[in-house]
This record gives sequence, C-alpha cells and structure tokens, in this order.
Amino acid sequence: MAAVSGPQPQFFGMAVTVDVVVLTIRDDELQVLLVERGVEPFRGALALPGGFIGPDEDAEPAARRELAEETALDRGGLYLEQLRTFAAPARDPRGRVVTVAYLAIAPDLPVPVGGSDARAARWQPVWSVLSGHVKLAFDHLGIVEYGVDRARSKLEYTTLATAFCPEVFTMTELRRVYEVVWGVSIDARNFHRKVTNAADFLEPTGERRVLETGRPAALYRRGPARTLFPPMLRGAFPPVPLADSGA
Amino acid sequence: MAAVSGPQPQFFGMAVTVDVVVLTIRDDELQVLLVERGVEPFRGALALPGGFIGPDEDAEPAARRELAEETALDRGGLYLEQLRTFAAPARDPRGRVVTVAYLAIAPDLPVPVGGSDARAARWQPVWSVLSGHVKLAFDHLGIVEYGVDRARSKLEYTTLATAFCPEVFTMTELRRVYEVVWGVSIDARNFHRKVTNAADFLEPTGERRVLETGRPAALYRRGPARTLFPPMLRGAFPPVPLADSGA
DNA sequence: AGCCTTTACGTCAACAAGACGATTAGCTAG
DNA sequence: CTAGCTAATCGTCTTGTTGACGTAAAGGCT
Repeated sequence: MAAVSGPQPQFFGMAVTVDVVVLTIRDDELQVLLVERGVEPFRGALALPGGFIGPDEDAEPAARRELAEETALDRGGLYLEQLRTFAAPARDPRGRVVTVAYLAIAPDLPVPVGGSDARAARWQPVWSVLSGHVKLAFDHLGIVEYGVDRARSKLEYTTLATAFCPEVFTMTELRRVYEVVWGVSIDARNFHRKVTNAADFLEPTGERRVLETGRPAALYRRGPARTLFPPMLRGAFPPVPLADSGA
Repeated sequence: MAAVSGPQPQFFGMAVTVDVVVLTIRDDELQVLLVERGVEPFRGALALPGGFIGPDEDAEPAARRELAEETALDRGGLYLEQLRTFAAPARDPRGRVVTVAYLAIAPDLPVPVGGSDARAARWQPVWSVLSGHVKLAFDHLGIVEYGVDRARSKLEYTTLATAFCPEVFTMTELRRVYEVVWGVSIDARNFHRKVTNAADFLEPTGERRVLETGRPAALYRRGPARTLFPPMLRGAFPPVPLADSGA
C-alpha cells in the first residue's frame, strides 16, 4: 500500500447500478414492481427495475430515469429514498457491479408498461416474492426484503404512509395502508383520534367523498410534517403475523 | 440505449470507496474520528478514514480494513452499519468515485494512531466539524452530518446507546450518552425507571462500582434487545439546549 | 456521628392509548 | 316516508406511560 499520487487505475474497473423497490398497495395487498429482463444475464427472469448509472449521473437521477424508461413511472410525486448499497463481489456475473438500492412508494397506479431493457413491468404481491414463490434475478430478493423492512419501520415514526395514498384520501384509506403494510388490524376510532391529534400530519380539505354505502368520509391531504409525533407504535398492536419471511 | 448482451465496457470505469464516520463520547462531547490525509488529493487535509474497496472485497469488510489500517481501530466489538452512498459525479477529483459511507460507534477508546495512507488520526468534537470550524476534504462534511443525524435518530428507537458504552457501564454513563448526543438534559430518576422497564435493554451484572464520591452505582451489560420499546422520545423532552463546549 | 454526593426508589398529576358504546350521515329497500 | 344497512365520527372508561419532584439509601470525608 504505497502512497501514490493521482488516480490509481487498479481501482477503476467497477460499474455502479441502481435498483428500485417500488411499493404500492393494490387489491388490499402490498405489491412490488418487477420487470421481466429483456437482456442477459437473467434474460426473461423477474428483477427489480434498474440499470447502470451514467458516467456523469448521480444515483438518484439515475433511479428516476430507469423507472421512467423501464416502467413509465415518472411522476414527480413519487416518493424516493436511498435504501442501501449492495457490494458483494460476486453478485453480478458481468463483473464487479455495485448497486445502490432505492425505495420508492407510489399510490395505486395504472398497470405500468415495459420499456427499453425490460420486456414487461408488472405488480407482484410482496408475499409471493418474500415467500420464494416468485424468484428474482441477482440478489434482488434481499433488496426487496430490506426495502419492505424499511417501509414497515418508517410507517411508525414518519408520515410515509401518505406516500401510498393519492393526493386526497380518506381516513380509511390511510388506515388501510398501516393495516396492509403491517399485516395487522387497527381500530378505526382510535386511529382516527390519534392521527387527527398528530400535528401537521393531515390537513382536512373540507370536502367529503360519498362511497356506495355508508356515511361520507372527510377528505384529507398530507400535511407538512415528515416525522410523526407521537409515533405509531407497532409493538403496541397485537402480534398478527403476515405470511412472509421467505428464503 | 440499445440492449446489448454481455458486459457493457462503457459503464465499468468507476471506483468505489468506503468512508467511515466513527463516533464516540470523549470529555462529555460527541467526537468524530478524522485522519490527516497523507496522499493527494487533499494531502494534509482532514478527512474521514476510508479508502478503495478491493477488487474482490465487499463493502463492510473494506470499512473494517480501512479502520484498522488508518486508525488501528479494529476491535470486533465495534458497532458498524451502512449509512448511505454518495455518488455525485464530481465529488472526487481523481475520477468517478462513488463512496459507501458507514457509521461506527465506539466506546471511549485510547487515542488512535496513524496508518498507511493517513499521517495521523485523531478525535475531533462533532460541533467543530458541523459548524465549519474544521474543514474536511471531499464531501465529508455532508457525510458527517448524515451520520450524526442517523445516530441521533437511532438512539430513540434502538438500543444503539449501549454501543457508546464499554462492556459494563452504569446507569449514569448510559444517560450521559443520550444527553451528550442529543444535547439535552434528562431527569436521572425518570430515565432510570424507563430504562429498567424496557425489556431486554439492560442486564444487571450484580456488581457495583464505587466512584470517588456518592452511592455506588449498579453495573449493567447490554441486553439482547436491538430495538427499544417503548422508545425514548426526543420530542417529549423539553428543548433544553445543553451548555456545550465552546462555539 | 454529621455532612456531602450520587444512586435508587416512590408519589402524584397529566396525558396517551386500547376497548368499545353510541351517534351521525349517506344510501337502498319496502 | 320510513326502516334498515353501512361506514365514519365522536365520546367514555380504564389502563399504562411520562414528566416533575420528593425521599431514602450507600458510599467517602472530616
């Protein structure tokens, strides 16, 4: 390890990719966006949307670009945060490829379409991936596990739940987010009280929505708060297990 | 963006480094470990310990290796977690270098020594870095900010505070961790009650330590819990800025 | 034996949270 | 029109947690 000045060429042979775990709630299930790979390696297999970071590109713009290219998901309103980086030496057969994983949360969107490097993009229930029923390319199963864990944790002490909802939503829609992501059931009345007491979590729009049945629900918009105080504590809820913990 | 099969050489010109934010509590202050760079670029400037990931190395082993090489900090007991990856295209003058930042927490250790690529390693109060009194190379200021934020958050809902303490410690030492890292003062009696009620946070050793003065303090060891329930809530404490060193 | 210091335990009031009853506001069936 | 259905919202009660703060215990020192 001699101290040399200037670039050290022996270290500059790596590639960096981004992979995005896009979560949404569809049909009362937590679902993840997968693409069918159109190129080798793992051609035809299911994988997370993602791709190489360009030579002059930062990681987050690359994640948004890949989402747009492969899944036509591009809306500015998409919540996107970095998850963590996976750098195991043999994780990619093409060579030394390090991937920066991102977590994205989307409201229930129209079925996405395929794009350049992906033949098709589709939503898949998270349990089917975590249980091993659906196999993913590379180490993407581990990335999904990590992303789902992160989302579950962040519901507790941030206002992330609103990212699963459209711009205006009802109290019940918001409560379903917690119930579906955590796999528990929550008392609607206590939830209503708690959420309306948390400062800056929700802003009432004044409007109400008339469903097919039942009393019309007030509509809310997300408030300016990004952290939730007091937090929603999972530990307090009865331990209702969800079918998961795969592989 | 044509779909080609096999490796795509145009993407394989990058280097990946690790940088580690090592935090500890010394002299009742939160301090960060810095090295004086012994090589270009930024030779002589202060920076986080770190370096290139080897061609067949994963990121976390690289972080431990660099810590050992540059600062002789190597003990297996060191808490280490990945923070996030910084990938701005121009963040390193040597070329396209993406860095995976790690957060390490250490108990009050002997003053570390320099190593291969670092002329010297030393502890620096975090406030002196965050305030700009001490300038860091690259984008390392941003990495320190991110790491300190993470540590502050994790004290709330995990048992991370014990990572700042030696293997056995007193209740007061643990409380000082919260007070110093958060910059608040905490009622010793309520803290004692809360911490002893949290399941698996602490295990009494049965021993006690006799200080110069005052009643002997019971000694504890960290328990098996990794998450803290109920959490310690910062928002609940009065916004008491603690009289902190200088600045 | 007093005195000081620090740790440990106790009490009380305010408040948050779980359980669950009751009311409200829309619809639809008769 | 009214009864009945459903879902949303509000209220009550009880339990547990928290912040404020009083008090006792256990050392050393003079």
